[in-house]
Amino acid sequence: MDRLSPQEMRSEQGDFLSGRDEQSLTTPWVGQPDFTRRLSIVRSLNMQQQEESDGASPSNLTVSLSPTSTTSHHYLSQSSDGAHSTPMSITADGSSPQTTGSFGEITEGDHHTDPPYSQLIYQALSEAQDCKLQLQDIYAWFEKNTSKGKDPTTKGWQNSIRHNLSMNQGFYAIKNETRGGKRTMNYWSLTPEAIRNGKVESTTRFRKSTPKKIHSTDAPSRHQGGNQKGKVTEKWNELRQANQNRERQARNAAGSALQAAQQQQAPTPIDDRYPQSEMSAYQVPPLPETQLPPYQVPPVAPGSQLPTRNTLYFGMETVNGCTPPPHGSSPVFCDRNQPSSAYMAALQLRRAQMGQRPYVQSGFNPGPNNGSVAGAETHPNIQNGV
DNA sequence: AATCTTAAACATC
DNA sequence: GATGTTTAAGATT
Ligand SMILES: [Mg+2]
Repeated sequence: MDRLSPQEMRSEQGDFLSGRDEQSLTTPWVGQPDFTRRLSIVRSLNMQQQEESDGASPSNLTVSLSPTSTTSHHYLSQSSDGAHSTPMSITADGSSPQTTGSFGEITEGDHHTDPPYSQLIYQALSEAQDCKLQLQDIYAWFEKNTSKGKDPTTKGWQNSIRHNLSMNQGFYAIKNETRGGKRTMNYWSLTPEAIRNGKVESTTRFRKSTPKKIHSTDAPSRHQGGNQKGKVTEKWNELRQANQNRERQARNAAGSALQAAQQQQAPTPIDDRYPQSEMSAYQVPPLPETQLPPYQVPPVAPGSQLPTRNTLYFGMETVNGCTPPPHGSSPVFCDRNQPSSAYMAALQLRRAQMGQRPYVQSGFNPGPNNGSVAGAETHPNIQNGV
């Protein structure tokens, strides 16, 4: 039958390396809004080896931020100034047309003045220790800090939270292995990209711009809720399954160019009369990485203790080198704008050597990604910092 | 046209 | 039943 479960449909690596933002690659430091912040963070870097085996940290480095207010828990208002905005403030820039102007005050009794779910979840996770929360914690945060979570009559907002956690590329679940029959609850955290960018992207950005219509006469109408035993549902699933197989064939063929070149097996073309998967922004996968990393981030010497509050992963995945610290001064970090695939390879290798499971995002979109960024290695773009 | 919300199917535990 | 993934429709701008 060759059925693929949704789990099996997922890509192995996810999109924790994306090829966008190529322009800033040429100027990795200049113009980065968080440039000064990152420098100050590096200065007060308080690194420690992460010993947990639960894969809590995609990077093994943590850094303590300067203390922030401990009490008020409204979502942060945005200052268009930006020069000295709070590091964790939501940068609701033009990327979200639906959140216009300034938010931050909740008018009594209502309404929809809240930022989108994705941004609220981002803030909740940002404020949490180690940038990770369990689902119930996120629920509680919404109940306390948002108007969306104030409605006790429905649980639709919880559904929306789960939806955003699953579908947004900026969030990923730290999967726990079920030990001893008992299941421990998963944590949700921010991807390195979300942390480095200081925001999450749109949850639905990989959707097809135009939903595929059904032109066929024998094709059923929209799959409605309710009875699942009817022939409409059966037919719909049949057609969807067929197209999912087509998509998978296309993806596998594109994923391994060598295989595709050898076995000239023409994949069944996708029939756009029938439903396709919603998230299918598939791109041509980059070439497999062959070069060795020019620099290797050395393992951080253990010793320092974990900060108490507001710990946050520093975006060290963009750091590809470090000089030995000279006496009396800070070490020199070599940074690039994008995390290199070489770094990611080294990271995964180190995690494997330490018995940690690889950092993997759940969800199959947006298609195959070998964890490499085209062009990232051609120009090392190494700059010295601090 | 893109973003966001909401409902719901469906799977797994 | 809670959690997680995914599709889909409707609303907003
Ligand atoms: Mg996710």
